[in-house]
Amino acid sequence: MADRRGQPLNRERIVGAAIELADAEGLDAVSMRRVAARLGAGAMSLYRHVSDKEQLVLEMAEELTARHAYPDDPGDLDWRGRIHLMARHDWDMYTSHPWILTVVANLEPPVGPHGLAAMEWALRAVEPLGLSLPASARAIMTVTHYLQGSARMALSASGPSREDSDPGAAWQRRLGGADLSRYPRVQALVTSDYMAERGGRDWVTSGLDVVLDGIAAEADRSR
Amino acid sequence: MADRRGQPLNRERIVGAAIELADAEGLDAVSMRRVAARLGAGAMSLYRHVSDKEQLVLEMAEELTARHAYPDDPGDLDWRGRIHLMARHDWDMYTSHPWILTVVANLEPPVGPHGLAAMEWALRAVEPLGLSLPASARAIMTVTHYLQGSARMALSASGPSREDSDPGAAWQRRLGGADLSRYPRVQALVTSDYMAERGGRDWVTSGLDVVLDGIAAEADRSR
DNA sequence: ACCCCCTTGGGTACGGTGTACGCATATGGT
DNA sequence: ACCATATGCGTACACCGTACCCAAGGGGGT
Repeated sequence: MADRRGQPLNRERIVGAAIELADAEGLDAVSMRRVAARLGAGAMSLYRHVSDKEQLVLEMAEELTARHAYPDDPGDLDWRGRIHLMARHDWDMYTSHPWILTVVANLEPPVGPHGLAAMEWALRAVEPLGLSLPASARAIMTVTHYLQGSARMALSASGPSREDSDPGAAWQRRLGGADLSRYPRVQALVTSDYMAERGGRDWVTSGLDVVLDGIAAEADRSR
Repeated sequence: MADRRGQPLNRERIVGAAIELADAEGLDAVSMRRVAARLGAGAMSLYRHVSDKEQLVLEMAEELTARHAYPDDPGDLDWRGRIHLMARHDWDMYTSHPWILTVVANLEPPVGPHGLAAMEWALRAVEPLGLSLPASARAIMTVTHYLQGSARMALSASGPSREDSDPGAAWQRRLGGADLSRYPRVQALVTSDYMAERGGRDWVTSGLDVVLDGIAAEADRSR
């Protein structure tokens, strides 16, 4: 087995290496061989500690939600403040590890022990609203989906710009050569400052408040 | 080239075959070879009409949004009615072609000529609210993300049940052997009827109205 | 001391993937 | 008749997940 860089293989080291790889080169770069290589090990050795590649990805998500767990004691924040706190934590996770958005999109619903803990934390946060448990869960998932969608938009906005050749080329490829003038509202939109600010935190935060206003109204109604 | 089943190869036939394949066996089953085989052609022949696999997937999404386009004349519906109409169209698309959810999750923002047309339609629908164009766009994306997230939850709820051996095995694998009793609210949630009705149309529709109430309040405020 | 088993590491190989390259054939224009 | 162009596709390469089998070492029992 020779020297084998560093400690012996174990689950945590494997998951950590996979996360580093995904952070550096994206989720597609995470292959068993490349993760193993990063540990100075052979590809098949990983299977002693992880049953599947799918399971490895699951553990990556778990580890990330653990690292970005919400504080045990949120202090004297009201429900809205706590949801904003949650949003800030999630947003930080999405922007520092964008690949997690791809993972959760194909997972859904949230999972793993730490995923459960996060759900419990959120249910606790909205408890003062007096909503039923199913309604509370729906409200939280609505917020989560809003955040994930916004993060995807914000990140894909800055994403194609990494391509050197022509930043507008990928755009045109996606548009399929459509005639923008046939859609005046969309045209006005892309020429407005919407594109610039749609990824900003203020823009996302105020949009979150729109969603929360709807939830607050639902709570008032049911009370 | 021999007989070559049916007409000569062209983009529409390729995209159509790819959609059929994805409907029948999921997005992962869509490979250049299998799509070509379905047309009685060789794998490399597809590249005469499609530049990439990525482009093929883009065209699949485009074709689907074209098939599920919103009606040109929505009649005398008010803005809320029109958004509900949009929601019904989208929901039908998600449930009849679940793979599209995976595609749009990695695309974002919506694209292609028909994607633009859909956006224009929605911007027109919310125009009576008097919101600014960026605010309107944000509202529409919020609704879209709510619907996509709900569809993902609804479909993944019925998804793992297809596995024969043990329907709860995949669940346990995802939970990672967590102790549910440590999370009383989550535990109460999964034992409630939330799991049963969370995929139902009424549940999703009333959740949509919660979001729309928030948007309506925003419009009232800015007026 | 010896043997045996069991855990961990990993090399080889199989069937799959996207696609670069080059050749064969059919078609249309002159 | 001849050539240009468009279309179909066979081969090959690099990479993927992973089934299978063997090598090396660490305890425990005798």
